[in-house]
Amino acid sequence: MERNLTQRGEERRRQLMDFAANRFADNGYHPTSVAEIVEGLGVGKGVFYWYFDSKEELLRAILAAGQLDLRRRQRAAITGATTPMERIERGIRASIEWSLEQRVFFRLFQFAATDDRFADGLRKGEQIAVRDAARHVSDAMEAGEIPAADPNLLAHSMLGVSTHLVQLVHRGLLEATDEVVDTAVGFCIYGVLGQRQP
Amino acid sequence: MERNLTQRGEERRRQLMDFAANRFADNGYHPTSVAEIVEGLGVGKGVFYWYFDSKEELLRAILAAGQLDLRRRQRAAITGATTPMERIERGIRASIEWSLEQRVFFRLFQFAATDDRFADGLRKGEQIAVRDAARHVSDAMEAGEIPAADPNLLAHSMLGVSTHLVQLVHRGLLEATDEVVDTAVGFCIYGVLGQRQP
DNA sequence: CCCGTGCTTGACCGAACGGTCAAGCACCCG
DNA sequence: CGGGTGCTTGACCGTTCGGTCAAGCACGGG
Repeated sequence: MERNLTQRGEERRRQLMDFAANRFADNGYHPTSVAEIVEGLGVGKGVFYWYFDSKEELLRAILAAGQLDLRRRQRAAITGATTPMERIERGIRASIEWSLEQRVFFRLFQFAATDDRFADGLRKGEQIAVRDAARHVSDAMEAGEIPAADPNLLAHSMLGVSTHLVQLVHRGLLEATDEVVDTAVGFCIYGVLGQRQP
Repeated sequence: MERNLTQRGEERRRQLMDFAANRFADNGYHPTSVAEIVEGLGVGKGVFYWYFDSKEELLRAILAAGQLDLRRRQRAAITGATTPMERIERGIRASIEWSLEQRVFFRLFQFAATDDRFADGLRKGEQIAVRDAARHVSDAMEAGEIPAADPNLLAHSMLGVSTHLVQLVHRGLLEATDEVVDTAVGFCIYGVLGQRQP
């Protein structure tokens, strides 16, 4: 779908993505129909297919936008940190905070990870972030700050903790307090530190 | 759906759940139709609705069966352990091993967690397991083995690590080696141990 | 003021969906 | 061997789905 969009067109495209993202997150991707989306915006069905080839492509575009935003936040959080461990901690904090704020994106990521049609697209972005974190873990190991282990595995472990706790918050089983974030960060830090004293 | 099933009936019901679980896990719940399920078994459509009220109820039954099996495994793993920390470690190991073996159930759990129609059903089982783990964490705190923190949060953190790593294995990004399991367990143990020396 | 490109309309399509049901078959018990 | 309960068939139903398209409107540049 290569289209020359005017400002008005860009706006419409954004509206569609925005509305659809919310419906997908709340009601599910499959149960939400294209008809429902265009009715929600009060436009004809043709509008949808002017901007997107298919419902599937729409979700892909939404996911890509979310990943871009998350990535930006992570980069911003890390700049300025001097030690590997500081970069790790800031990265975790940034991911958690973003996920807490961006409930819609977070839920869509969760769903997309369960569907092979979308999981591949997520993989790329996730792996970039994880490799980044793994590099900092690796740096910390070389600096002798933490014991040797598979950096990739540790990075994924940290991601697992963060993701799961954020999920609980969004499910309403946990309040998004500082304690939650601090516990998650602490768990991760001590998890990678292993038997070594901080 | 209260039916008096003969042995043959029970067998048929099991076949339906088995086949459907595999299709749901591989192709997704929504994209898999009832027609596809009955055709896969070579039976008429009425058979399906003899055993289940709806497609939704079928998935619920599958999820319940999975949870029951997981729960059994966890209980079996913990019996015999003497200290709280031992119970925690054995519980984690059992969960990971079961999840690695029961790929189909695991994927269905992952999907169900993203869909409000099924998430509530999962919650109950998950919370039982987590509360159990949290109790052991709490016991360890009272015994002075680990520093004080919210046991529930720590239990969920451990669950997050395990779940995420298992997911990677099932996605084919990781091999299910002992190293993976050991790293996960180690990460969790040191995560709850915190600043204290083991 | 007009023309072309961008945008919008909404009726329409075939396919597929979840679910129903009247009818018939299988099998066991008496 | 007859009858009743459990099981099976598959055509059928109304609905909704994702997607198409001919036609018309909006609006900025020339």
